Amino acid sequence: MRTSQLHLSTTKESPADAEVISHQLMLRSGMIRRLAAGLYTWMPLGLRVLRKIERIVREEMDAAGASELIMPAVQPAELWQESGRWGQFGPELLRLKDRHQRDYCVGPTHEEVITDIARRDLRSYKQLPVNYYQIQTKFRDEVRPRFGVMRSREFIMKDAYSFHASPQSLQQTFDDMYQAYSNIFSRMELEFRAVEADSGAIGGSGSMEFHVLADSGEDAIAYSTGSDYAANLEKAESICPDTLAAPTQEMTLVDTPNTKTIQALVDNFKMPVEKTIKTLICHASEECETELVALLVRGDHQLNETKANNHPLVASPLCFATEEEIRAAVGAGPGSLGPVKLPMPVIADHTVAVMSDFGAGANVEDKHYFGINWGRDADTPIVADLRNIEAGDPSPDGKGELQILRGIEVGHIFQLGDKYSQAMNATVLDENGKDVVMSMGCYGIGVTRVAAAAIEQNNDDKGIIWPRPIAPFEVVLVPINMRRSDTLKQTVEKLYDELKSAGVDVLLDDRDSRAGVMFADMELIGIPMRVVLSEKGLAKGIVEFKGRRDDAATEIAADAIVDFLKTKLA
RNA sequence: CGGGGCAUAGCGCAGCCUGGUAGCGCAUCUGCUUUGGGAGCAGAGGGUCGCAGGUUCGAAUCCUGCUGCCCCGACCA
Repeated sequence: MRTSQLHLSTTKESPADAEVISHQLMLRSGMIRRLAAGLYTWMPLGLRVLRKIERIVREEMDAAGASELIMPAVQPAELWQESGRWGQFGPELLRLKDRHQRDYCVGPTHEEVITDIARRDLRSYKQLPVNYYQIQTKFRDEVRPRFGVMRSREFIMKDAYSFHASPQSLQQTFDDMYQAYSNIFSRMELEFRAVEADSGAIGGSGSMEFHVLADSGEDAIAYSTGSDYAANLEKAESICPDTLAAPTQEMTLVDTPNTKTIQALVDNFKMPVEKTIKTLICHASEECETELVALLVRGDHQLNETKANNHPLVASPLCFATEEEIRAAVGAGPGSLGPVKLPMPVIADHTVAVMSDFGAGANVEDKHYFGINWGRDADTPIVADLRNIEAGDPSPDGKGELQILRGIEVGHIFQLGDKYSQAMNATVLDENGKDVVMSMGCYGIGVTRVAAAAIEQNNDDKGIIWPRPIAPFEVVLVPINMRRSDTLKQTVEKLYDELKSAGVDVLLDDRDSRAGVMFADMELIGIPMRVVLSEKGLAKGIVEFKGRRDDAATEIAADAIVDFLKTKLA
């Protein structure tokens, strides 16, 4: 490809509304153009990256025994009503009517369609397991699309769905997909981690997310320094090595005016923060006898909302009580709350459950109790894991301690079990001739998001630094003042042809631009390798090679450059 | 959905407070010079100032409504 054919259009300044670096660089390099909120055109340069990502995904999925198909983007409402998700999905599902006023949606995911395929096509356990995948456009009407293609409304996803006659078979395919995903992101030369994820309301026995590591990532992930344990912060289990100590203090009621926060309690009363408790009131689930329920975490800890949400006594989705609701139930407002004589169930983080001689609100305005002890002063609480882990906490597997990294979720593999196959009656005959509901797994990769994540992880002040396997081009030829030298022009054209026939993905910058312009553009769009040719250099029999991350160029004999590049690219 | 902000040339911005010829930089086009890190000079094209009302002799500017977009939060198989 030549730059003259590519319609390269780069800018020095980035649009004001681009916040994150990948979004800025994709716009500046002309990879994408915005059409409306969360809707982007992939320009020729950007599309080349997508195609390379898709190719790697395809090769590894095929190698793992999955087979490709493609399903409609628009789906009939009936299937979603059958699975129950037409009612559940909410405004994120883009719904539309056809000319006959029949309901449809634009697919945000394809469990319903694939389950329909499976129940029609699969008859016998002998046909299982089977794993279908597609690489296709999805639409989710996000509340707040942002960060360019990192979180757009329309995006390209590789989604795979497997069907099984037994849990063992599902586990096997799940493990195969884990390996395939590891291969995919390794081949893309991305620094990534597979982490345990919250499986949420769907249940299921396994859920792993694949994160590309980047400081700008939206997710926090915890990993152990002493083992291969890694989990999304939402899921990462905190353990409590301490045991409950005997009381040493009497409980006293203390006047605490203007002390509504943990920080004020620490500052005004010299109370160690480890002896304080945060009392959070939220709505209770139907299982609970009261309307509200209290969640307790230590003063210096953060409530983990996913863990709280998953607790059986807590309403899902998690909803904090308003100040009015709290005053009506307790008689005091936030800032004066505590577990002593609290008229609702108390769920304490296990760190809280082993605290002694601690301070908390007295459920009376402007008063706290100091020296509280469980059992004696307050009812022994329900104990649960409620808090976010912190760097330095022990790993839940007992090996090493936890550290926290930021990540961008680019893949998710999931054991669905029979949620959809049950609802949609997708069965096969087993070896006894009886109908059995198939088990399902699903496996997604955000193809467009991978491109953005790769940039978040690999960039510098000059622009993008593509990992070679997903770069729009592997090598760029930059001839300097080609118009002024026929020798140079002939040499460059010959080299360009040779590289093309050697299978090198090469770009020839044939614009009649100044050297600085070409250098700056090629660095911005992130081509991993650059070969500069000049009349002066050719007179000495050399060309210059520079890797995108190299500080300086190296001189290479002109007649050796093809072999040199072939070795580099091998 | 709650809070905040923005909307002027393809991009980045000024002008608005205090109403009176719509401007700057980048990009684009032409010519000359230049030519190894985003060239210089000279010239040119490009705008219903987001939309709709209102006030006024006169509105980019003041007022009202709408729309779009961005940020923070909530939300996110």
